[in-house]
Amino acid sequence: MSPNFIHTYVSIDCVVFGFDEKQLTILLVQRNAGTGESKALKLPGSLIYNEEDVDDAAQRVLFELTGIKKLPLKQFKCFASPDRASKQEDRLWLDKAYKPDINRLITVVYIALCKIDRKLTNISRYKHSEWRSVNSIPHMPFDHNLIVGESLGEIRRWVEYEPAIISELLPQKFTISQLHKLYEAIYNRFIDIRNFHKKVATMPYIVALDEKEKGVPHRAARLYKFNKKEYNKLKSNL
Amino acid sequence: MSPNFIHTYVSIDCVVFGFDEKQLTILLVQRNAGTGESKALKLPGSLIYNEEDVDDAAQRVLFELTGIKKLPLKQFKCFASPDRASKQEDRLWLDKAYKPDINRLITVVYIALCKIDRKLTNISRYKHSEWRSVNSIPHMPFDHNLIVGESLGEIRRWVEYEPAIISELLPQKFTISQLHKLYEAIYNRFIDIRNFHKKVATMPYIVALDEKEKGVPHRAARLYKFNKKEYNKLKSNL
DNA sequence: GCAAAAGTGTTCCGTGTACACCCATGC
DNA sequence: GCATGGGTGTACACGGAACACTTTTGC
Repeated sequence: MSPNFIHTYVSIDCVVFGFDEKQLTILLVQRNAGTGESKALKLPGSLIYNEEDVDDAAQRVLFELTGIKKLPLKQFKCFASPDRASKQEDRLWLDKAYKPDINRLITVVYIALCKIDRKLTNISRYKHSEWRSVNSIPHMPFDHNLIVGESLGEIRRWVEYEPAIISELLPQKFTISQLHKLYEAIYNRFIDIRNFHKKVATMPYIVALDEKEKGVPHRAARLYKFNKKEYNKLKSNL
Repeated sequence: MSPNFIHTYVSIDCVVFGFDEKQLTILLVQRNAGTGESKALKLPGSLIYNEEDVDDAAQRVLFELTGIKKLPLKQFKCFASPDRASKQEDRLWLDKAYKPDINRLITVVYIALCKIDRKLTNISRYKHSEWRSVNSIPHMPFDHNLIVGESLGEIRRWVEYEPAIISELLPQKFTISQLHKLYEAIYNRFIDIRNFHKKVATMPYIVALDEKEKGVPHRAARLYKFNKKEYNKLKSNL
């Protein structure tokens, strides 16, 4: 057998999307190598364990990060450029965080969705996590900026063939206005509100409630909820 | 550092699609562990090298298999279930083909396209390769049957957001009828031929030639070709 | 009464779909 | 002349896109 076959660690990284009623956001964590000299934000991630599937590793990372057992998530892509972990600062961090024999790192990226208003109970080794608007992502280690860029295209494709997932970014009860802004944020373009109302009216799985929002300094909007049964019924008819 | 992090080999596997004028086909190879007692067909693949990106590994495998330097290809998904290589027969084969310390295998699957009439010059260690209709895929080792099943959905999505790639499965000059049958094979449903003609007429990148097919025992069909420039022009207008 | 956001209809166009017959050619 | 596949047109339904004003409520 050729000795040249790679024998390596494999990690997963998660791009956790949220929505702050104006913009798409991503949950980033602070690198912590014990000493704390590096405050750079990065994508949450981890090496995977011996007996662990990559999907399970992603769920584990998300649980450690948020305290939520099952977030909706989807494998996106494997990033494996030989030099993705070759920057000096990144190697130093790997040495400290893990051990000094990691010469290369292959990562499988997951896209996950999380309602931004959920109370996150950080169970993990992360000192700090924060939501950042996709328009103000800082410079990050490894190829994490590249990954985030490609993920924005991927979440759009995801919504297209599985529109239901969009409800994972909204509260249980939401207004048309919130849904509208979320669509605009994901597609990154203006959507006419009248046409949008009509479109929502044709979706049997978005159901109006006999309830209005409260405490707003203007006319209160009607609340809606997502109906999973109706959605599945519709989907199975295709 | 936890000793429990996986430290493993990583492979790539390729689902190479072709089209035999009737059905979608996939190029499979024969397992060869030297002794040749196992004749099972499988997806072509390889462990990846130390300094090799996964994309490059896929191109390498395809070159070794077909003699073609650059086939159109696309990363599909990483398969990493802890027991995907745990069947007795698969472990035995791994032992022989590589070495006996592989306890688990993570693979990154690529989808590639290849005109089925290209002369393939098998440069590699594969004894034998053959095109199999997607409707008669044999039982294969590891999770290769699962992978093929999921790939059929993926090639459909690929065609949807990058229609140009469909021409990679046809000869340079092709008839509407061939294109029609290919669409029917990929979407696995009947497509009305008159509507299809109209649709093709609206695609500026499918251009009619002043040429007809020859040697057919019936009215000869007009030939068409794919125009990459027109396609790119159209795409950049979005 | 005014600021702020909610909610509502019509018209037009392009695309998808259903559907059936004549044409050219080789044998 | 007949078998085989090639090539063509119309009518309808539907969904997307453009476009502006009235309503409700809190302050």
